[in-house]
Amino acid sequence: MAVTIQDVAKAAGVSVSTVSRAFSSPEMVKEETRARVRAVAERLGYRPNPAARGLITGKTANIGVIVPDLTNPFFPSMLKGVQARAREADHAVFLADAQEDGAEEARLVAAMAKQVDGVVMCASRMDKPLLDKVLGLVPLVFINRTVPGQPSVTMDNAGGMRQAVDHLAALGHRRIAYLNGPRSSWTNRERRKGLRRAERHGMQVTQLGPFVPRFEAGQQAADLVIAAKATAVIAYNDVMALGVLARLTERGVAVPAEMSVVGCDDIGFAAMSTPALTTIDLGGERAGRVAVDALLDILAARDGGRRPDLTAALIVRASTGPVQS
Amino acid sequence: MAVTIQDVAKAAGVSVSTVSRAFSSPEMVKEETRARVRAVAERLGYRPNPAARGLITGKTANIGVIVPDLTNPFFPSMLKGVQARAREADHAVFLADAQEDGAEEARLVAAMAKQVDGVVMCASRMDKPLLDKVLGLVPLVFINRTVPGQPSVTMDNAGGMRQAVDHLAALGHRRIAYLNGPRSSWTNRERRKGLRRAERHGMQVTQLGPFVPRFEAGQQAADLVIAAKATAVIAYNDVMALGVLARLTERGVAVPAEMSVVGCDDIGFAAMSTPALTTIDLGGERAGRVAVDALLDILAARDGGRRPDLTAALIVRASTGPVQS
DNA sequence: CTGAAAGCGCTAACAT
DNA sequence: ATGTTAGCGCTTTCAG
Repeated sequence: MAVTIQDVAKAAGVSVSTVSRAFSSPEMVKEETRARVRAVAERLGYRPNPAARGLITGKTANIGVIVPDLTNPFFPSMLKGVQARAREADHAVFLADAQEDGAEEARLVAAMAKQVDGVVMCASRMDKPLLDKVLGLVPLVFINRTVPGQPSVTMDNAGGMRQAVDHLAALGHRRIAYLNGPRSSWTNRERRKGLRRAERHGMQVTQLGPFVPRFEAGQQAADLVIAAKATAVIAYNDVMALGVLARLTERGVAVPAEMSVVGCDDIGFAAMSTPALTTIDLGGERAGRVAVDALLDILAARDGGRRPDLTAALIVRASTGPVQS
Repeated sequence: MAVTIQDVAKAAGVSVSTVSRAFSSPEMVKEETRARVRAVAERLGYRPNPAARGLITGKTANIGVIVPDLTNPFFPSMLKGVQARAREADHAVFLADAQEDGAEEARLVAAMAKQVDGVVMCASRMDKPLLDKVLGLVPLVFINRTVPGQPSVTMDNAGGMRQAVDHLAALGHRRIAYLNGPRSSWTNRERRKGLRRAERHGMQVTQLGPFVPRFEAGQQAADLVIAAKATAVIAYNDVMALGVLARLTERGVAVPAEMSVVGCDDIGFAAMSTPALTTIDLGGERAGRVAVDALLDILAARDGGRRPDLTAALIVRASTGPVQS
C-alpha cells in the first residue's frame, strides 16, 4: 500500500498525532515541527486517506449528484456548477446517471449514502414511496423539484415563461401555442403557470401535447402549430424547439417572418441553430452552485433550508420577430 | 450514525464476523443463519459502509473518471458507457471536470487516488511531467490518448477518416478540405493519418487550421473552404461542422448540392441539423465501457493492457452528396 | 460453521 | 506542544 501517517511520523521522528495535527489543525503544532513534518510528508508523497479520515470524522468531503440523463444537454451546465462549487469547498463529486428512472435514483442514493456527505438530486423522478425510502439516508438537496420538508433550489420557470409571453406580446402576437413536456413534470406545471400571463395580454393560447421532450416531438408539433394558426410557439425545451425549427424549414415556413419560436434552457446548441434560437435561460450552472451551497450549509448545521428562486432570463435571438400583418 | 454491523450482529444474536460473512462470503455460513442475518439486516436497513470495508480490503469499488470539459457534447456518451459498465460491475463512479487543464487533471487524480480503485482519463491533456507525477498513484486507463506503458483504449480515428474519404471519393469529389483541430491533439494527428487515404484516390486535400474546435471556428472556416474551391469538407468535429453548415446556409451555398460536409463524433445534434450531418461515429459509449473493462481486468490482475482499437463507422446523412458536374 | 481478536489509516480525547 | 490510546465499521486470520 501507499505511504501512511505512520511512515511520516517515523521518518519525522514524531508521533502520528503530531502529523495528523500538522495537517488538520496546524495552529496546534509548533511552527518548526510543522514545517519538518510537512517536508517529510511531501518527500514521501504522503496524502491522507480520506476514507480513514471519514470513518472517524463522519464527514467524507464528497458530495453526490444524480441526474436523470447525462446525454440530456440540459444537465451539463448544472453539473458544471455543482462541480465548480464543490471544488471551491474542497469536496469531490460522485456522479451517477439514473437513466430517467426513479427507482434507479433511489438505488443510487442508497449506494452513495455512506460515501458522501450529501447528494444533489437534479430533476428527480422519484415518487412519494421511493422518496420515503431514501429520505433520511443522507442529506438531500433537490434541484427543480420541490419535496415537502426538503431543501430545494428551484429555477424560476414561471417567471421565464412570463418573460417569453411578454416578449411575444410586444411583438404583436395574438395566437400562440405551447408545447407541453411530460405531464408528470414539475417543471412543466410551473411553466404553465407562467403561461397564464397570456390572458393579461388577451392572447389566445393553444396547448399542445404532452410530448416526450425530444427533437422528433418538436418536428411533429410544428405541423400542429401551423394547423392551429398560431404565429408563435413556445416549446417545453430547446431540443423540441430545434425540432420545430427543423420541420418549419422543411416545410418552407420562414422563421421568424411567418412563425416565431421560443425554446427553454439555453442549451449550447440554441445559439448554433439557423436561425439562432430565442430561449429562456433558467440559470442551470447557477442552480448547481446554489444547491451545493445549500448542502454545505446544512452539513455545517447552518440550515440552508429553502433557497430563493433563481432568476430566469430571456435570451432573445433570431427565431422571434414581429408578427406579420 | 447509521446502523452498523454491530447492531445487526446483536439483533441477530451472532458475532460480527458472521454478519460480515453472510454478505461477503455467503458460502461460509450455514443457510439458516445466513437467512436470519440477512432478514435482520434488511429490517434494520443495514448497508455495509464501503469506506470501512475499503480500508481493510484495499478496494473501494469506486472508479474515477476525468473529462476535460463536461459541456463538450462529445463526452456524455462516453460517460454513459463508463457509468453503465461500472454499474454492472457494482462500482460507483467519481466524476470530475478538469476544465481543459492538464495540471487540474493531475490534481484531481491525486485527490481521487485513495478513494477509487482506478481512474479513466478521457482525452487527457496532461503532458509528460504531469504524467510522471500521477503515474503510480492509482491505476489509470486512457481513452483517446496513448501513454507509453499505460493501458489505453483508442478509437479508430484514422479508420474513420479513411471511410469519410472513400465516401467522398465515391461521390466524385476531387478537391476536399480538412479543418484541423488543436495542433497538440493526439486525435487530430491520428485523423490526419487517415486523411492520407486521399492520395490513393488522387484527391487534392487542402489543410486548414489549426482551429479551436468550436462552432465559431466552423463558421470562419466555411469561407476559407469556399475560397479554396473545395467541393467537400471534413471537419475535426461535429460542432465545427455545424458551424460550417450554418455559415454555408447564410451564404446561400446549398448543402450537399454545392458543398458536402462531414463531421466527426456523431454528437446528438448531428442528426438534428438541417441538413442532417454526415459524420464519423467513433463509438464513444463503447470506448467508455471498454475502458472500465480494462480497469477491472487490471485490478483483478488479469492484465487488460492494450485493447484493440474500436471500430469507427461513417454515418451517412444528408450533408454529403455527389459532386456537381 | 462460528466467534474472538487484530488491525486498515486516521482523528480525538486524554495525558504529559 | 506533543505523545498515548481508543476506537470509526469492517474484514480476516486464527481458534474452537
